[in-house]
Amino acid sequence: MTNLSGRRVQAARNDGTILAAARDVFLEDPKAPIAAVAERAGVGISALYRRYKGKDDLLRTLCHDGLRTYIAEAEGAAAEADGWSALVRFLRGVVDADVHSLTVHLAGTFTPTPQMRADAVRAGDLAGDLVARAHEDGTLRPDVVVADVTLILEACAAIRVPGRERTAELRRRHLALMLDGMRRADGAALPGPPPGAAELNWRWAQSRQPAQRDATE
Amino acid sequence: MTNLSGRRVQAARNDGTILAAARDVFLEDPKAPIAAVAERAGVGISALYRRYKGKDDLLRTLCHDGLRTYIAEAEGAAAEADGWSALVRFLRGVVDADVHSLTVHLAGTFTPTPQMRADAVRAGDLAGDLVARAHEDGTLRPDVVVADVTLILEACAAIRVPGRERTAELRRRHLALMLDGMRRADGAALPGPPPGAAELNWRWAQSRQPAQRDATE
DNA sequence: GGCAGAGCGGAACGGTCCGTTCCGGATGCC
DNA sequence: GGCATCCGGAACGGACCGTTCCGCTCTGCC
Repeated sequence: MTNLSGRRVQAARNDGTILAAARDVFLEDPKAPIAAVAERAGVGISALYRRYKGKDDLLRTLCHDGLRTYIAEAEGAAAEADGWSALVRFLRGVVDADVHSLTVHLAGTFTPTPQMRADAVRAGDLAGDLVARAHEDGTLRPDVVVADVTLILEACAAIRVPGRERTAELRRRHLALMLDGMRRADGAALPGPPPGAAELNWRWAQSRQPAQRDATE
Repeated sequence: MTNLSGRRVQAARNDGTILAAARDVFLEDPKAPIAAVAERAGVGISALYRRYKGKDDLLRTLCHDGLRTYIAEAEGAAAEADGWSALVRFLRGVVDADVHSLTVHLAGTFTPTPQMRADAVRAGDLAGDLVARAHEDGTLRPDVVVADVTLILEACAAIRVPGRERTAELRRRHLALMLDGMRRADGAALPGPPPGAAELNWRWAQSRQPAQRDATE
């Protein structure tokens, strides 16, 4: 088992390299061709097709990884003593991991597995717990709901400038602004009915029929 | 001059219809084919090519219109009595007009005219004035810079759910959260160096060489 | 040393998509 | 009726991309 040597080692290393390259490339352009991934990874296209059945498969794997990171981040944050700190740590973690932009941009480009759906539910539950605790704490303003948090993550993911590290910095900065807005407010309540779960998950509805261009309206 | 009748009237009406359809379609999917615009407008493709030299031309026109709306919004808001109200009205206006998502998503897909560049500068100046006034007021927290405001607009534009009106509602809700975070803060300063102008305008750099896929990193 | 096969690079294929052109027809105007 | 304008939509040509496939290299094994 342990005697992986020569070619085998190289192949094993490629596993990671390819996944990392795919992450980079699709984070940058969700519609990037698969050849771009191979190029970035410094391998041929065959090396890719040896590991994944097709583009769908690669995208799914990538996205599922992201979902797992999200869950891990939520579980880690839950260890925090008070609810507000936990929520803050969770948001910082997810924004830093750049997980949300992956799942959001890739949604709908492949057919999710049952396992993914289950994980998505779990992720939602964990986020719900975090928000609930922050509410009990009394620090989170009462009119903020879980879906608002999802929206915040989505908004942070939209911030992008040249340079990965700089992008991360600016996202943290933006998040800080949001967090200050989320503390118990003295002013007016948030306008409009709060977002619902269905409104945010519509991207996952199904990826079959590409014969519809009417997402909005 | 005034005797536009029959066919002429129809043609004139099509001008507006096509522009509106283009706005709808490209707001929804910046990479939509030109045929989708024609379909949405209920006209043939020729009607489109009669008015615009090509896709570039249409996109440019659309984007320039957006820029002008942005400027108008800023000028309108400047009439407000105090700096904070002006800034708030400006942001609300731009978010409601859904102008930013257009310019942001379309940036780089065509070559801007000198006039557009000039307007862009003017737009930047106006936004700068608004922020400066809000700072003088003392309501806007001191560590917020103009580019932060641009980023906020960008983040709001990223929020999208099925249904145009609902999307607008949720954006207003999100903006309200941001505004609460932007008031003079008692807590810690914003982390990281503030965003600079160059970091936000990189999309406009140039649209020539499509032979580069390295926007990030 | 030689052989089988895993792993791989990259050219080639087939198909889709889309911007643009073009032609025939309809319609108002003189 | 003839001409100019405007239009619908088929057709064209080219770009792009997912996938397959061929031939090469290197390793592990006898």
